[in-house]
Amino acid sequence: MYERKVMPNLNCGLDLIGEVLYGKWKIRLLWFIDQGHQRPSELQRKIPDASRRVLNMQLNELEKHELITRKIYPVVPPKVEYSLTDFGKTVIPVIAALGQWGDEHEDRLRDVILKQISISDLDENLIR
Amino acid sequence: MYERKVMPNLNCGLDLIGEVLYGKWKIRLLWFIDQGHQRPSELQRKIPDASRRVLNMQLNELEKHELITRKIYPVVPPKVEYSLTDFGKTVIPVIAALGQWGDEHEDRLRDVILKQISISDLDENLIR
DNA sequence: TCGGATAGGGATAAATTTTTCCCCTATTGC
DNA sequence: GCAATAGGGGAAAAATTTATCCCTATCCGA
Repeated sequence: MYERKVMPNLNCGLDLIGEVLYGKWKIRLLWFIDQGHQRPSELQRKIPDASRRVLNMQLNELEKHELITRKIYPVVPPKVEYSLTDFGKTVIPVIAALGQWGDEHEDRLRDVILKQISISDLDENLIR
Repeated sequence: MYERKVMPNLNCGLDLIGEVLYGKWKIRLLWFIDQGHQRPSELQRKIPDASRRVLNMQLNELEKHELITRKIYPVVPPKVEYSLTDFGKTVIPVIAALGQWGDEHEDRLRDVILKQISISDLDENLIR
């Protein structure tokens, strides 16, 4: 595993929530688990752009941070189900607020994001 | 400048807000600007752990994404002031929600984060 | 006149995160 | 035996983000 070389800041609430939610797919994982998509394979189908590997790694971290728990059923083929802990559930409204802001400003956001990408970088692989 | 090699997802609100808020210091920059710390040097003092360079880069991106504006005063030594746009102001409540959750669960968060760091990585430079 | 404050950018290095590739477990069905 | 299913992890490569270092310019104060 990769070893951190610098200690993170843990001063304020923003630092702290950053440590547990910062990760490309973590918020979506929590969201989908809350929506009832609890099995790894289901989550992978829901988030097809993430590699299987990262999803596992980020699920592990979420579990270590006590936002989710993993339940393993001793059956074959193996079955695993993730659930939010009570602690994890408390963060869902915050995620909902993020998503809602994004939805409310969807058009404008898409616009400024695409504009910024195409200005700085004219790679034809990206545009279209 | 670095050129993106993969196109970001812009499907849902969470993707969109992620594109503009994802960046180690962006949220704090918005927060402090909202608090009235508008000059670059002030922001750098407020966020001493970030290098000057990244702060500038992230401020540029926030500006391109129309969350902040930059006003340059033609004086010497140079004076610059950032302000939130009306659009930028709409995201402050969301950031407040993040910070509030972090504050409410401060002790527990610090605990699980430190636990996770010291388990995976026993580098003496980090512990203490 | 040198040092510091103010603002910011280029080049390059280092750190960190995510992806890719490949391998392993065990059972069921063909 | 072989493929498919379901869940995971190691190693190395690629992508991305942050940090370091150095330079530009002006004016003020010691």
